Order: sequence, then C-alpha cells, then structure tokens
Amino acid sequence: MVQWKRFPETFPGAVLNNEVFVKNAEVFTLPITIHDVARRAGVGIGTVSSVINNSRPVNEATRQKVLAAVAELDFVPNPSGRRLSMGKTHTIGLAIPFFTTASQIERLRGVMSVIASSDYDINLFAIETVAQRNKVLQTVPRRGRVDGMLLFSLNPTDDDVRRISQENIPTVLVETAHPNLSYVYLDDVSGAQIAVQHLIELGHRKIAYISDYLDDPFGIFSRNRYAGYCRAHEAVGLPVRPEYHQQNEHSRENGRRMALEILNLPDPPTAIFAYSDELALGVLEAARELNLNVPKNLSVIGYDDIELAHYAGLTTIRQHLFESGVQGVEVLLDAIDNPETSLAQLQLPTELILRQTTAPPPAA
Amino acid sequence: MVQWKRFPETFPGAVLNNEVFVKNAEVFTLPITIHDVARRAGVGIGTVSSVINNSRPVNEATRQKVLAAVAELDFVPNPSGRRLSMGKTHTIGLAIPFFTTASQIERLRGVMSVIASSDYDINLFAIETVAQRNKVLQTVPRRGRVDGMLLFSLNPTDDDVRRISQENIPTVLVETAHPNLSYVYLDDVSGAQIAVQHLIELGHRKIAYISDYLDDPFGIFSRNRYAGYCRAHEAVGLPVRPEYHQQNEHSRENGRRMALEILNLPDPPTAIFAYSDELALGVLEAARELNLNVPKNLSVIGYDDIELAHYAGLTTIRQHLFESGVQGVEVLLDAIDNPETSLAQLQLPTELILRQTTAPPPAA
DNA sequence: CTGTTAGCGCATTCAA
DNA sequence: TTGAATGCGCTAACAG
Repeated sequence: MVQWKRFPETFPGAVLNNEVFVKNAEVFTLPITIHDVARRAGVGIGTVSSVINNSRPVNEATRQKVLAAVAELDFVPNPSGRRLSMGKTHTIGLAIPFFTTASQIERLRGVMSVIASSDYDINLFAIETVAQRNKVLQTVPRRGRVDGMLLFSLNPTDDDVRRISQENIPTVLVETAHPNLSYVYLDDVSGAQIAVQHLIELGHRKIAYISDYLDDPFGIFSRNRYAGYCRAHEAVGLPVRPEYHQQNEHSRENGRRMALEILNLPDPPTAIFAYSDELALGVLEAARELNLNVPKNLSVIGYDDIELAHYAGLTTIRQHLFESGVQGVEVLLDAIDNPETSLAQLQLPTELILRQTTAPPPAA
Repeated sequence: MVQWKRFPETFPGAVLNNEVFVKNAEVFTLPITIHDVARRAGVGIGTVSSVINNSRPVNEATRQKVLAAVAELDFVPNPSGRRLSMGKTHTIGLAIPFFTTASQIERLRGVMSVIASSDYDINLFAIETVAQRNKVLQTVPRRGRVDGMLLFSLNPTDDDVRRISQENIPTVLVETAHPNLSYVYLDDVSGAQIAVQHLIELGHRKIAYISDYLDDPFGIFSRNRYAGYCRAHEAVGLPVRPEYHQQNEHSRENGRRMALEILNLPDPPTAIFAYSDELALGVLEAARELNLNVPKNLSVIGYDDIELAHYAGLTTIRQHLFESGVQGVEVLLDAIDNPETSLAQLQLPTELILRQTTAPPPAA
C-alpha cells in the first residue's frame, strides 16, 4: 500500500498539474491515475479506459475531452494494474547463460532487433550459476509474470518442461531442443563433424579438440561438439587420441594455454578444432608464441563465426547467431498471439566458413 | 479479467495439484494464488503473506503448514499483485541506444554482472529511433512501472528531467551528464584531446578525424570528440583542416570508406583519429588495401578500447566501459535504497592505451 | 453511448 | 498470533 500522505496545500512556484504532496520535506506529485483523468475530463473511468484502449466506441466529443485530459495530466497507465486486470503482462522473459560470450550477445542483438518494433517488454536474466538457472526456470515462466519465455542455450529438465506446460507459458528454446517445446535448434554435433571432416579432407590425421569442461552443468555444447569430433574420426576409421583433448574454463587465455599444452606434446597434432572462436583466437596466439605458421604448420578451426573471426581470418563454423535470436522471438510472438498453433521446431543450418587458418598439413 | 472458466470435474490421469480447468479442450491448472495456499494450509491469506514476506511474527507450527502448502502447490506470488499493493516494482529500466555497438554491450555486461546478485528485474529497451527515445523517456520512468532508470548515452531534455524528478524515479546517466541527475560521466572532449595530443607529440601535423554524423540526434559524442580534436589543434596553434574530417553512419565498413576517401586526397594526412574503435578497424582495412604500413606510413588511433582493439593492436582511448556499467547500477541501487542521499555525479577517467598503430610520421 | 461495479493478486491495517 | 476487510490501478461486464 502506498505510504505517501496527501498534503492539503499547494506549493507556490512548483509547476504541477496535480495535487501536491510532501514526503520528507520533498515536494512531488502523487502518480496520476485513471480516476484523475476521469475527474478532469468529467467522465467515468470506464470511458477513459475505452478511449485509451479503443475497446468500445466513444462519442467523438467526449473522446477529445478524455484525450485532452490525458495530455494535460501526462497520464500513462500503470502496467501493474493493467496486467492484473487483463491477466496479460506484455512481457517476455529472456534467460541467457554465458552472458559474456560473443555468441550470446549476437543472439540478443537479434532478439532486440525484432522486439524494438513490437510492444513487448523484455525482462533480461543473465544466468551465471546453476542456482540462478533453477530459480529463473522455476519462478519466471509463470502466468502473471511473463507472457512468453525465451531460453538461450538452456536445457530445461522434464520437470521444468512439465511446469511450463502446466502454466501454459509459450516457451522457445534457442540453440537447444526438447520434444515438448518450440525451439530454434542448432545442431552442434553435425556442425562439429563438418569442421573436423574439413580438416580430414585436407589430409590431417592428427587433430586436437580443445573445449569447455565436458561435465560443465550447462556444458552440453562442449559434449555435443566433442561427439561430432568423434563421429568425424569414426567415419574414416581414425582413432580418437585422448591426449589430443584438453578442457578448461572458457576464455581466450585458456584457449592459448590448452593449445600450448597440446602443441608441446612429443607428437603434436597438425590441426586444432576449437570449441569456440574465442578459444580458437587463443590458439592463434599460442601459435604465434611458438613461431608456428598458421595455416602452413598448424591448421585452426573455430566455431560460432563471431565478428572477430572475420577479422582474424579464422576458418570456422557459422551458426547464424543473430538469425537464431530473430527466429526465436518471432516464433515466440507467434505462439503468444496464436495459442492454438502447434510447436515450431526449427533447425538452422550450420556452415563451414573457409578463411585463412586451415590448409593441408606440412608435407613432413 | 481472466477468461478461463472453472470446470467442475477432475480429469483422471493428469498429474495436477490444483483444480483442473479446460479451455479449448486443453487441460491445465488455473494459476495458484495466495488464496489457494491459505485454503490448503487452513489459514487466512494474511498469514500466508506474513510467512512469505517475514513481515510479522507467525507461530512456528502454522508457519510450517504454510510453507508446506507453498511447496505442494508450487506457489510463486504474482508480481503484478505485489507491485500494485506495495507501490514498488523491483524493476530497473535500462535504455540503450546504439545497441549493436561493442561499447554498449560492454556496459550492459557490467550492469548484468551486478544485477545478477540483486533481486531486481531488468527491463531492457533498445533505442533505435528518436521516436523510440522519446517514447521510452516519457513512458518508462514512472512510478509503478520501474523503481529506477538507467540511461546509457542519452541526453534527456530538461522536460524529461523535470518529469523524472516529479515522478521521483531515481535515474542514473551513464556516459552523459545532467546537473539534476546522478551520472557516471565519461569526458569525451578531453579523451579525444588526449588522443590527438598524442599524435601531435609524435610529430604529426596532418591529422584527420572520421566520425558518426555530427548532427546525429544522439550524436553528441561525435561532436564532443570533434571538439577535443579541435582543442588539441588549437593548443598548439595547428589549424583544423575541414577536408580532414569525414562523417558517415557508424560501421566498420564506413570507417574503411571514409579512410579511403581521406587517404586519396592530394595531400593526405599522416594520422587518423577515429571516433570509435570500430571505425578505426575500418581504417586499418583501408590502409591494408592501399598497402600503407601502419604505423610507419600511417598512424591510427581509436576510441573505446573494445575487446577487438586489444586483438588488433590498436592504440586507443580506454573508456572503462564495463566499469561504467557497474558503477551506474551501483549508484542507482543505492539511490533506490536510500532516497535521501544526494546525487552521485562521478567522472570516470579516460586513458591512452598505447599499442602498435601509432608512431612518428614518415621522415619525408 | 457511458457511468458504475466487480474482481484481478497481493500486502497491510484493523479487530479480535 | 491471526482472520477479515480494504485498496493499490486497471479492464470488462453490466446496467442504464
């Protein structure tokens, strides 16, 4: 309950269009409500509501009176009141783990580019820990809290999905998939397979993989790309050498460290497939330190095709990140508007972007 | 008003913990409210509220009953109801123009890093047009909509500021300044002056400036950096040559174009100061195309110190972007918690980051 | 065409 | 220590 007290006098000098109130010696106006507008316009609040929402025909003259009052009082409806009454929030929840990575930001940009021309608010949740993930997944997708939910790179449990379905909150996964939800999926397994296959076709036989921790709670992506790496090996009967896989926390610096580790092996690889472009950039730094010419002496391939990859001339797997964000909201907005439509389960293509960091292995 | 109808029968087979309803042949539960919890626990709603919010002492036994009911029904309070009743939204509005630029994203990261451990929601507004700017500034900072407002790189008009003050919404500017608001200011004029002064000290006398449109509606930053550019010239009695200034929409590609334009002048400059690192990266591309060695034949200095600048070895002006986001929210959260504290008006330092793209001009 | 009223979900005051 | 009643601002149903 609002705690401000009405104050009976008007303060001279203050430019105010409503009654004046005092709180701790500060002068300010009480928020304008639909009642203030109605009184000012000499009509009932129902009429004001009708005018604002065009929800029923209103006599043109009274309409003008109301609009005038709205303008004079600078009235903006309180969204909480509206939400409570309508059971609609006009808000979309957006949960993003790995918020600091370039790929998530690209997706976010895609989302914002379409949301800008809609009238939905975006509630942003950066997810850093498992506890946060659980809290957001359990408390945010609720009727009365959001009208729809966008989950980047998150794998909701069956329990999460059951709750979401019961609450009847349209939800779209971006980058992941689940049979009972809409999603814009990016197939990491086959993306990684394409990358490694490319190296194999160039003649490489000693190919390393560096990644995030495979057992990271959110780390299904490292695992999937590792699976693709293995599949490409299997497809040509090439054994997977465990010493050619390094895992560490995700950062360019760690990419550099892992590469140094692997390149200093007695029998170093001739190519490195990195889980992400950021890691791959670390690999390039390591190669420079070791005076290894890329791609002559070492081939490097990344994943994501972030902006920097273009600049660094990095061969990589393009994920259509921006586009995945765009598609994600579009699917979601459509699901909100048409609750009866069936799930949209899209798979975005993944493509090999050839640049200057891959070549056949040294003749040696 | 919620339009679902209660349905008298229970559906066998559905795992549900509340009454069951039907809408368009789909089975789902009606949202759980505090009344459901109260009924289940055999207490009044006031008691439930007290338990949830620890707002008054409750007998331990009844407390446990309530908590059990909350857990069984998986109850999460509807934020709109709470907001309406308390007059507090637990939401922060964040308005960001130039959403696609690297520097804004860095600031946003700073904000999210501190918001993650607070219990405030973030409402994100990407501002692309003047109309959007006005709409957001006029409708979002309202009591009942947000508890506080964070404005990146935006210069609210005096009218905007008057409204914000009347609404009594704590507001913090990041990158800009206004006497009546809190801000975390970054002095672009002196930052640019430092950049150009650096070039002058290296011996350059022909220094170009490429930028965003100076008359861009949000373009105070291009103008301020231009002012710094001019000041540095004036300080040593160097004339500002109009043909050494190009302006265009902000993108790396346009940075490249503007650089080509300027470098093809009959009397080309020996150094280019770019409004941003993104533009500066375009300049580097142009230099490569023209086979101009940087920094031997051409010095380039940027602005922002985005991540890419480090990678490209670009000399630039560091803005402490992440830090400015952090400080911005911290000031805001403090202002929300302590409404009586005076305005916080901070100025973050700006520093020259020397890398490999500036050197004395060719002996010629 | 329009004013009045009920009710959305909640916190809180007032009684008990 | 607790339940019932009130009101936050709004939309929509109802009654005129």
